Amino acid sequence: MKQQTFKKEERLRSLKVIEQLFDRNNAANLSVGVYPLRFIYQKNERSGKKMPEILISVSKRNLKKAVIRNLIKRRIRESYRLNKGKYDLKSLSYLAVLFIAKENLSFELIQKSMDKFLNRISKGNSV
RNA sequence: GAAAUAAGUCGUCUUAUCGCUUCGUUCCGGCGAAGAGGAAAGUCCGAACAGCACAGAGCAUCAUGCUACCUAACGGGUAGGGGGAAAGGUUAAAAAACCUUUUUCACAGAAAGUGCCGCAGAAAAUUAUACCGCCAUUAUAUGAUGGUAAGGGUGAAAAGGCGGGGUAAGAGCCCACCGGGUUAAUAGUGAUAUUAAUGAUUGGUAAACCUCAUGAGCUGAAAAACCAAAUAUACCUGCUAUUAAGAAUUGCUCGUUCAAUGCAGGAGGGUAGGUUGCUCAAAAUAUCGGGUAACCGAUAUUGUAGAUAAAUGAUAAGAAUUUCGUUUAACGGAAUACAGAAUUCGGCUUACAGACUUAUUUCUUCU
RNA sequence: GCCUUCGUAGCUCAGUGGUAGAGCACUUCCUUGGUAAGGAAGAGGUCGGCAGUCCGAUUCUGCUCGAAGGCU
Repeated sequence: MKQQTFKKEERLRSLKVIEQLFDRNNAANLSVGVYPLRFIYQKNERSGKKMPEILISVSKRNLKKAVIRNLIKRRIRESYRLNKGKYDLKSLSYLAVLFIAKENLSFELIQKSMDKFLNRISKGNSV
């Protein structure tokens, strides 16, 4: 329960890293789709930082209204904040979370998807 | 009491747990305070503010367009004038006229000039070129020549309308009334209205070009300033100390300025973080006063988001409103609109579940 | 945040005030033993939507919906 914070240090803000993360030719980028979310991440060793940096994106193409986009971004962030404390995320350095669905979805669905992904990552790390 | 229309106001609330942003405080563990809208939207107008330019002048371009007022300003608003439409009333045989109410109008100029007006029609615009018709003459029984725009027909629109005189038949050819034009007087700040005189009286279109009047320098906070880091007045090519050519002068021209630490191009390198701008402002609320109103003035109180890939959220419980079912006052289910600040204001436009207030009209019930 | 352009037949596009067109595709017929090509005929449009100007709007004006692109 100590790790339920989400401050500025955990947000991905560097343009260079973002460009690197969305480069399709880069072999270090791994991608997993768990509806309604898609995760793009890197497993590099990180030095000095305690937690991974995360980026959340909701496309304007799929969801026209700003109110709904904001709501979904907040729900994704909330689901990450509540679930990250359960698992060991030492291997994860950068993570981009994309919203794929074309309609508004409830918090429950997003949370399930996030939980599944984090579970898989932490297991991969232990093996 | 219900419905419709118009105008205006509001537009879910409370508690708990875990979080986010800013500010304050701190014994650095924390603690406290504040935290989306009426449209924050569209980006359609107008400003503030900032940078660049600025001796100045002209042209072009764009916008606005009845009058007065409000306003920092406006293409916004208020009031008035005029035109159109609808309803009712009065006069009247009818056409129509007048009055009242409601509603609506991007409402300067077509007598400065140019263009356009398909099809139909004789003719679509410098006193018109005659299809049918009417009249005259002539030959003859239907043609020819001439006159005629009153009637028919065509069309969205036919050279003011209507009645009388007049005439071979007709025509503002002449006259009365009406409409419109011009001039004058009176009323009004003005748009305009009323009255009088005057002359036969020139289709529509300017959301076609255009004319007139008024206004606008250009670019927008990703503007701009400072700090840190990095550094380059590196290098190459061209242009020039005189004329020419060139460059700048932010649409063009004149004019003005420029001589190397300059201008233009090439190739290449670095940074891409922070602070200010940034939220106290043409501020909001209340009361009183002025004004038909938009709005203005005085007094008091309040101190009201400031993020930067971008905070204002998630979960649980309860309440409120609407609706559906069971069934008659409780239970259960569902729903609670439009929509998210990005420098800040004033408007306009568009979206909006539901609730409330006021006014008008209609219907019903009671007195 | 700011700016620009485009919505016309199933698809790609013309048309810029006066009866909405072309190519490909589609349907029917001819041709062939059969198919393709070729020939003949035909169907298919609220000109994105709502208002206004005009006698008349795809065209002009305003609002609105959607799509694409640019500035950085």
